[in-house]
Amino acid sequence: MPELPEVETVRRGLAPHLEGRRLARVELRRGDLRIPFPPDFVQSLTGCRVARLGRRAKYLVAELDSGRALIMHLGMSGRFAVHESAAASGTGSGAHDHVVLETDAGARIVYTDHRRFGLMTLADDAAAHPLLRRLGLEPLDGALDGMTLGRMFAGRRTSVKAALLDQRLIAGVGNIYACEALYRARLSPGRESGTVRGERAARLAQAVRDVLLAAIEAGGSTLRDYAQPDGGSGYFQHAFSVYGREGEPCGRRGCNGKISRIVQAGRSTFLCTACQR
DNA sequence: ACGAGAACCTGTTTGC
DNA sequence: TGCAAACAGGTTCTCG
Repeated sequence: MPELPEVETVRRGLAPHLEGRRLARVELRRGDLRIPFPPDFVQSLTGCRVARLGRRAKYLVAELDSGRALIMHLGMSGRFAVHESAAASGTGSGAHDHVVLETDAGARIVYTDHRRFGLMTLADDAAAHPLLRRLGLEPLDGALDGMTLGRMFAGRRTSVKAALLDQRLIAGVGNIYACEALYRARLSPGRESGTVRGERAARLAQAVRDVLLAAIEAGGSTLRDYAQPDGGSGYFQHAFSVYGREGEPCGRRGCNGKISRIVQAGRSTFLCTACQR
């Protein structure tokens, strides 16, 4: 669920409660996320000060004063909730609460993930960790332009939708924003990615950046599980052009098409077949 | 080498 | 009404 804009929104919500704070208490309520927690998880984390909360693609990375880093991924259904007063939140813990972090300022940060596709682990060098090492270009750091995208996609036979979802190329785009970016760029999701170069590549690079920035601006998209750490909703879902809008008319000026849904690589793709080529 | 599909897990919605 | 199937924002492994 959480794609780059949602993870960035979570990062912004958590940062004021974590950066500069010490983790006074760390509780593992259950140990079965996608990959096992390291055996020293609680011990290594307890007492550490969080120097900075960063993000790499869809991963959150908390840099610790111990020199290590806490790597977190929300999977499909992971979410954080912040309770400003640890005492006030009391016992009300749910069946899918996995981790509780209490800071020296008294904030209680609870990680909940009912599908358990998320993960948390520790690394001595986050960038070199196997989970992050092979990630591709960070789409909003200024390096994503048409030339770069064209070079990455060159020679690939797979669909441009699949290429956008390939985290080794551009990191952070998921199913929703891939659909939305392709619509904005007027490119058919099924088009062979190797044919996206020149003007088409420029449009797609721009569309990816635009849609991610707009979504961050809106606090992400709230569909099912996702919520901001303060419990609020994102509202970019109201700005979707195609995602989840099967059967509705295409909103592009001068286009009389209708939004359809197809399945690519087992995932839903929404598009207007009339104006996406 | 590369791409499609299944698997991982639970909850909710849809359809018969 | 009830039950089963389909579907959900991600990643990784297997198989062809």
